[in-house]
Amino acid sequence: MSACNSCVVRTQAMCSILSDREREEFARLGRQMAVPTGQTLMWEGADSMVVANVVSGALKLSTSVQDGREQIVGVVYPSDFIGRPFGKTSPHSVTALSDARLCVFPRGAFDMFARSHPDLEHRLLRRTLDELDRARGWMLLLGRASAREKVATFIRDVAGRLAAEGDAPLTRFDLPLSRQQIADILGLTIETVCRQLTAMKRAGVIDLIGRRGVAILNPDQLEDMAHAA
Amino acid sequence: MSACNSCVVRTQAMCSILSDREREEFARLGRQMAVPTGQTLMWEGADSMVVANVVSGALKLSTSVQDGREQIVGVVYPSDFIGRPFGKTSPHSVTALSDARLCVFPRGAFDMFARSHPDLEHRLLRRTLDELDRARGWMLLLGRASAREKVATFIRDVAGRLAAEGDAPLTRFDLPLSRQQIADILGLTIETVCRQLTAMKRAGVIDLIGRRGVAILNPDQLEDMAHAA
DNA sequence: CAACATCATTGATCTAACGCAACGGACATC
DNA sequence: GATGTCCGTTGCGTTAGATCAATGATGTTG
Repeated sequence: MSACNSCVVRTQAMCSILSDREREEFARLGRQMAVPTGQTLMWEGADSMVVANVVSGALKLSTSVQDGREQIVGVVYPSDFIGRPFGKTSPHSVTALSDARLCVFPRGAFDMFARSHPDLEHRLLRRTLDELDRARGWMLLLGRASAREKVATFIRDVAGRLAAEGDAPLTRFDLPLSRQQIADILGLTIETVCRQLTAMKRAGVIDLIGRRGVAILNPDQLEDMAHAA
Repeated sequence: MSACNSCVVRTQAMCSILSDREREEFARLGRQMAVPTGQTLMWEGADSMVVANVVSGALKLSTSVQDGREQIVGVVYPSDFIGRPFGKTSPHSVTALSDARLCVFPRGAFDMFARSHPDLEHRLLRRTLDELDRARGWMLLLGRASAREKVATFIRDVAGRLAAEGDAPLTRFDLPLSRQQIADILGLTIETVCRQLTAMKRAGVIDLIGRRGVAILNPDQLEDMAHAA
């Protein structure tokens, strides 16, 4: 396997302060890895051997209960990190939602490199703080929102996230997730997700095109639905 | 107001690597502040002017929807930080659950000090990563657990958290929260929390002593309840 | 200690979401 | 283009938890 150059490109935002020499050193630590859709590369509770940087694709972080109920606790996109720096065990499973490419670092080496590069750690800290805010916002949704609010919020958020950085939310796009996965994110059943989506379609707020396609017909009404039942 | 010495004691774990001179400098940045039970010192969406370190007491982090529904997204204890370093606005409200003492830093000064002390930032990063893991564990509870599981898990966790570091969970203790606050943490109504508690009492798993007191009579059964309906 | 306020408990009803089952369309394989 | 599989959709009965309302404790104030 070759040193992880595309990761360094991806991670550029992370280490733009590093010197060329250091960046090269960082790149040599990592190894490219392809992860096909559906493959799980970390299990909850397992020792976390690696830290990885997402180069392309999307992956879900999830935890589950014995009987199969699953909750997706996060979704990571290119340039995000997965794994648990400085930690013993990884508290959730990581599974590819689409074919993904990663840049994988042995955890020990990554930890040491980070420790000796304060700027890298600073950027990691900022990202982690952002991620924590996002997780807590999500908790409001899980704990207190109706099914309608959950689904509306989800559609709105995806529209925003799929748009180019700083752009207006998309009005027509493909959902990156299956109905079941949406249900696992929102803490609902697949049937409830379906019913809410078709109800929103009947109300003229959105249109559903095929399995994955969504068009937002009335953004204001969608916004309303995201806030009140 | 005097420089924040007790904060430096509290924060010792955070900056044990700092020199005496630096520690003194850090202490001078902060100011002691008493926060009585129920007082809110940050509102969601408001500009985050300060970062603070909890010296004593407990505070809740919460977000809410227009109509009054509230979700507690975190509880902070002594030595934890509140506020949003490096951020513009604070995404949730912070309210004292009990009389609390804080050490408050102007955000700008704190950010600068942190930036120039990598060890401090490293420790902040580790804490934030821990907090993120905790938040995500909580999400599983909110999204996929039954009322019974939620309440049982809550009791078990409090018993663990109130025990001295590294000690066995307590079997008899006072809940630090009212029924309503427990409901806001678990995404339930106050009535449901009550009913689950009395059901657990009738089942001989716990005993309820007065408003706040709890005795765990059968830890194994409690553990079972925390996992399956 | 009486009066009040607050918090906790319990009962009775209602409803949003669940669970099950049937059906239908999309896509892959031969 | 027939066959099978997977995924999404819809209908219908059930249920966990919400909601409404009344009653009981506990603690506080004058």
